[in-house]
Amino acid sequence: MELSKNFEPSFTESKWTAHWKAKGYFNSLPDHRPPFTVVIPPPNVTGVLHMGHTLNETVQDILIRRARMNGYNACWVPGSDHASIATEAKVVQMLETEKGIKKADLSREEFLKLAFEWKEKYGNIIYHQIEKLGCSVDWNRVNFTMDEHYYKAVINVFVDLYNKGLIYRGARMINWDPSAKTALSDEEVEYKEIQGTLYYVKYFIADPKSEAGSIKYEKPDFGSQTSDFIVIATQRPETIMGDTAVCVHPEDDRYAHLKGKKVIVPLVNRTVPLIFDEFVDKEFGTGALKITPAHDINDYNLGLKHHLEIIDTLNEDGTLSEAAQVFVGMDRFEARKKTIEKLKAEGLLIKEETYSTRLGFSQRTNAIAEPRISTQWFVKMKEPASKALEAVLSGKIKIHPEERFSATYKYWLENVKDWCISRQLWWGQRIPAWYDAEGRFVVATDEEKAKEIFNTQYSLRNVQLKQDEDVLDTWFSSWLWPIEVFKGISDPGNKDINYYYPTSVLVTGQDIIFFWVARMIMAGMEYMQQKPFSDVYFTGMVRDKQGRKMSKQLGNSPDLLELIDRFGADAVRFGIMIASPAGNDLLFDDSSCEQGRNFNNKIWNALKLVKSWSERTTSEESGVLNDQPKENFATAWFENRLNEVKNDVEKFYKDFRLSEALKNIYSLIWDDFCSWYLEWVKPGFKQPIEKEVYEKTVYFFEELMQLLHPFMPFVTEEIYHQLKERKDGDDLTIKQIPEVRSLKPEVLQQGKLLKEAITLIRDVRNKNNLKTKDSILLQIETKNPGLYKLFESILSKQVNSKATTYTLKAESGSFTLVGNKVKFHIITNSEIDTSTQKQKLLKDLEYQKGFLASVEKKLSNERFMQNAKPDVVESEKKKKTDALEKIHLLQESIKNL
RNA sequence: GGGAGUUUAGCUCAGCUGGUUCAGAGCAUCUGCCUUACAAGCAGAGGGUCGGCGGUUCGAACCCGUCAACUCCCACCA
Repeated sequence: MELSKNFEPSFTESKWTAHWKAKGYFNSLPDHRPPFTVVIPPPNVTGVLHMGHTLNETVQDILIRRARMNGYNACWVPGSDHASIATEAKVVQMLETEKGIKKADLSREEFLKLAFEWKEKYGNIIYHQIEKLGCSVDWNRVNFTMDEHYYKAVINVFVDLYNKGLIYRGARMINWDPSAKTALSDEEVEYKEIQGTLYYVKYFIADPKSEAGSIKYEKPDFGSQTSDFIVIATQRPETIMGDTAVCVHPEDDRYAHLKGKKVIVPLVNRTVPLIFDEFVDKEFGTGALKITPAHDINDYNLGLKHHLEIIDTLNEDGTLSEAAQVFVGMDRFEARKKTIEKLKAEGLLIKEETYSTRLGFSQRTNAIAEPRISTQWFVKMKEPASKALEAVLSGKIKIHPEERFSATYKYWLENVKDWCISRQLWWGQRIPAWYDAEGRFVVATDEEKAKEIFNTQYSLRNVQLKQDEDVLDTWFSSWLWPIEVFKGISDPGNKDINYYYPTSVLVTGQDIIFFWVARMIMAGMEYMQQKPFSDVYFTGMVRDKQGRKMSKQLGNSPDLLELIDRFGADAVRFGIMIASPAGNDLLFDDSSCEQGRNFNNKIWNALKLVKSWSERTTSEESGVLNDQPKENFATAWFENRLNEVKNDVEKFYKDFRLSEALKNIYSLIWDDFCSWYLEWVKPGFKQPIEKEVYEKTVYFFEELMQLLHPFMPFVTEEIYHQLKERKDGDDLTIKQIPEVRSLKPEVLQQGKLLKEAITLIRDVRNKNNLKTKDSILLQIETKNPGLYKLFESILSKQVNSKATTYTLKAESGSFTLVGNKVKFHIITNSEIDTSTQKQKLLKDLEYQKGFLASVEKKLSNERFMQNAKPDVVESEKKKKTDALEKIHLLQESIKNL
């Protein structure tokens, strides 16, 4: 069959995807081989793959495929995350826009039914994309974090941790969305710079005589005020009614005289203490800060520290509560206006000042987030954190690149706060806590068990119970991912978990090091008494070529399927890998995919060339090529080059330097194989090729494809099959990589010399505008007949010379190129302009002399000789002799010009 | 405010234990080629005080200090 002009990816891709699938190559079951396990960081079930995913999945696929070809039982588990908040928000939005249904009008069950329908409809998009990208995942092992067994596992873990005393229920300040009336996770709050106003308000100092009694707001203390006052600056005057202290810096001289005094909160005339804390910035505002523990996170923390009362003056919907005493029921922003008016009227507002500040907005509703105290569920983190820290610090888990993220990891774990795991949502694992009418609760896996516990604890039979309305944080399910995808929690000690756990490597973005990575390590240590993975490889963030984050809003995130359509999956994989140093952000640009496509095409054309030889191989007996050396230099050289690169690539894999590995393979194929080797062995027009050389060439091609396969699986598999008829089941994707043979450095050395010679000869031809038809006589001068034979056939072809002779003496008028142990003389009919050549050689000579001088300087330096390591001195000595040799050769070349 | 990272050619980045074959690659640019696999190609060329300054060293892109610019993470100053 005639091969197409260029490589056509789309047909090839679907063909091999189907073939690999039919053969079940990527399905894994425990066996005698060592496992190599990767669990995919589960993408959001209703999402689509963006370039960040593309990078992560490609990296994982490369590692998995390489392991599979290296004798491991490779298992890559795919799956998706229910992503409670993100998905629920999407579903809510979809229901409103598409069906006109509001969440508030639905029961929990109705909503969940619709959400699952949505998941069924859109949940497969992401799997389709993973497959299009060529990811060799085991589709028999798909996991979803709300699968039945998974759900059960999450609930079991919750109950278990509760029983161990690691989960508790308590009040904490969280970000509240007054518009959606739900708690927000910190990730859902976006901070924006806005222009705000700072109001300066007078707080009078209370007369000590009247300060008796409590400061409880139920009994406002209208104690007399002194004429002395303190001015505070606030941007939220409407929270004044919730003030329970005023705070200044302990070393602030301006307020030192007020130690032990109390102040009177305006509008409500409550007497509150003046406290001292280093938290306050003396320079900001007036250096005096009003403390509203119910409505500001810092104030809350200060409140805890100084045992202040908490007065919540806001309702769920952002209106003022009864506790505010004034403006009750009024919206918070309306109340702010009124407060300012009233303060003005009472002469308490001293000045207003505009300034810029950062405010938190709800991602979902764009409402200004309200810090609010509410009752939530928490996991105690101190103990799990120390185990997780130890796993990394002791080196049981290695983080790549290097230990760069160890510092942040360490810092976070050492300063870890308890983990708020409850969310006021429906989409997710519902918290298994059961309440009776009196608000007493127990934690149990199901209602039956909860009743039993009520029975034994409170001697209550058949008590009416109500389950907690909240669901668990998404991360509370995904932290079990490496365990529960093998059912390690729902079915402990099963064959899979024993075989596959701990997994080999986790590939993920550095942005979720705390949310996910650290917590998986905690869960692993807690439930498997073992790390969940041996290596963590952090990929950087994918940005556009202007360095901007890729986002939907900017529209600068390319559509993966469209990219694949345009360039082919291999090219996209190439494009994203070629410019992605581990851990650093990468600026993604289509042009690198283009480079990948060109690479595909280059390989394809090399195939066309090699295949065109298949019909004209000559056996040795035919005698046509009998005068050629038995040991073909080109094949010997390439074999060595191949093995050299294979060694390098192996090292790069070990260090997770995948883009380096790819670059080396790219250059090996493009430069060494196509530009040099194939040209060397290429037979003349319509000439036959020695059978042995042809077979070696096919073999090299195969090995190259094997080396490249993990990066570009489709084109390589296709070439592998195009090169030769293969038996059923002989597929590249499962072919084992052979051992690297030992290297012969002298062959590589000679190849280098040969390349140098060819380059210079080409140079001469170009500079002299010698056309192909111009004849060039090449003489090779060497005392080594073997060396002559090695070079003769290749060089004669390269320079297209009429004749070559084996001579020991240069003819006059020739251009001479001097190599190590060999000289090349070029003779043409026409005059050769050697000036540029001479310049080049002179420049080289100068360089070599300078180099020699520096080496000699080093060698004559006593301190260098004393301090430098012996092998460094040795190498310097060798450099000296080499340089001397080179200078000698150069001088000889120049002399002849 | 705390922490981390980055700074090398026009652009994106390599450069692993300091040692002039280490100042590199790819892309882009320019020049010449439709040479019998490939113009998505081939053969060449130009382009950099390795962010600034100071130090250590026989020797610094590499180590130390300092300054500057940019990026990210954490905290979220009323």
